[in-house]
Amino acid sequence: MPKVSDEYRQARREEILAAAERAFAAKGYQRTSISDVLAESGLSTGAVYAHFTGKQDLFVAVARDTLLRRTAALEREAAGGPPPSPGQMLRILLESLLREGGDPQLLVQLWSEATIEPSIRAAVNELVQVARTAFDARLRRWFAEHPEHAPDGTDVAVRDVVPVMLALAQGFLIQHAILDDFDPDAYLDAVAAVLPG
Amino acid sequence: MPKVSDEYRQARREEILAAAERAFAAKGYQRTSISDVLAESGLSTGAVYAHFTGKQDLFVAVARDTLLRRTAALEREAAGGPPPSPGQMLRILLESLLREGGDPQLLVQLWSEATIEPSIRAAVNELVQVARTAFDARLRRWFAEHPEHAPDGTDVAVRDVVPVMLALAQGFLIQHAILDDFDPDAYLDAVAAVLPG
DNA sequence: GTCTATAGCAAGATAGAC
DNA sequence: GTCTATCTTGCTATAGAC
Repeated sequence: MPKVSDEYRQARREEILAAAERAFAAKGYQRTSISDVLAESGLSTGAVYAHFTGKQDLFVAVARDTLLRRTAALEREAAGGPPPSPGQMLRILLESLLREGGDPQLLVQLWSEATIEPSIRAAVNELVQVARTAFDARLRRWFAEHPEHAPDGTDVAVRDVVPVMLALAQGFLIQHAILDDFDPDAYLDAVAAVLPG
Repeated sequence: MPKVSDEYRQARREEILAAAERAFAAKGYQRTSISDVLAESGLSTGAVYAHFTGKQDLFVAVARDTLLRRTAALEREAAGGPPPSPGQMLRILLESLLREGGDPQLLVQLWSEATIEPSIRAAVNELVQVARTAFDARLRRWFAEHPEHAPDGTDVAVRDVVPVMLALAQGFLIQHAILDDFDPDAYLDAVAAVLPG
């Protein structure tokens, strides 16, 4: 028997998440204090701690939210028409991440936290699984239409190309976040040149 | 006019760095306190602060040390004989990083810090530049011997493949550090299959 | 150069009123 | 559920003796 309506709870929760995302994006997870999130949201400790168990919980929720939204968008975006090639898929994903997704820096910071904190590691593993599944279906269709790129069968081809695509996405985000002379378009072109298709 | 010999200073400096590397590898940079480094080294605050300006300085020094040692090892390892293909170079680099280099987790954490802290970002940019130069010479030789993989000339081929190799190295380290089901050998095989050669 | 002791601060989280 | 006030803890960095 909830004291307030679930709709209200949910709305407040997302209000806090949006503020937290802005705060984390501005200063990075580690150096963002709870106070920063409070200032950004206009709320108080009581309000936040009623919805989240702490700062870490907040971070995982922000990351999950962002990535699930991105994955869903990818699925919509490539719903009709012929399946995109691996290189095209990466371009679609990364360009939409930059355009609408959260700050790429936050993902890099998420991976870093995942190396340390088991609960964040578990969440990242779960999210990677979701992304893989989204890729999988489309890649399978593409390789079926281009068997010349899958000499050992689509199963093997998909299994091999997924980690590489994941790495190329991760590398893009890191280089974009860190390197002074990074050129996104040149990177995507180079990637399209090495990937099949 | 140094009060003590430069040899002594240098030795003590490296002693502290080694302890710091162990401490950072054990708990991660952010949650390692100066006290942890002190405990690991058996020294005191005074000793450490006489050689480093603070925790961040220590971290950059550890990272620089490790990466420069790795790059130098790569140059030695591939000194004689024919230039390795891009896929082989990555395999040599990553296997030696795992075997002798510091914890892969530390590199992921370094990238994360670089997204936030300008001085660390500058250091990472500098280190990437060193790694690029090391790759560059060897790639140039390899493409010269395999012009069929460089239709637009070696300059273009090298410029395109370097960011991709960097990304594949970064992706390897992240996935190795985070994913429960990561398979290093399968990854390296898949990478060799997509890269030229 | 190195030690011990401690200053001084910031942050995450809680308690109790409303 | 939310607010204000505060508790508690842990940390980096410095001061001063040797």
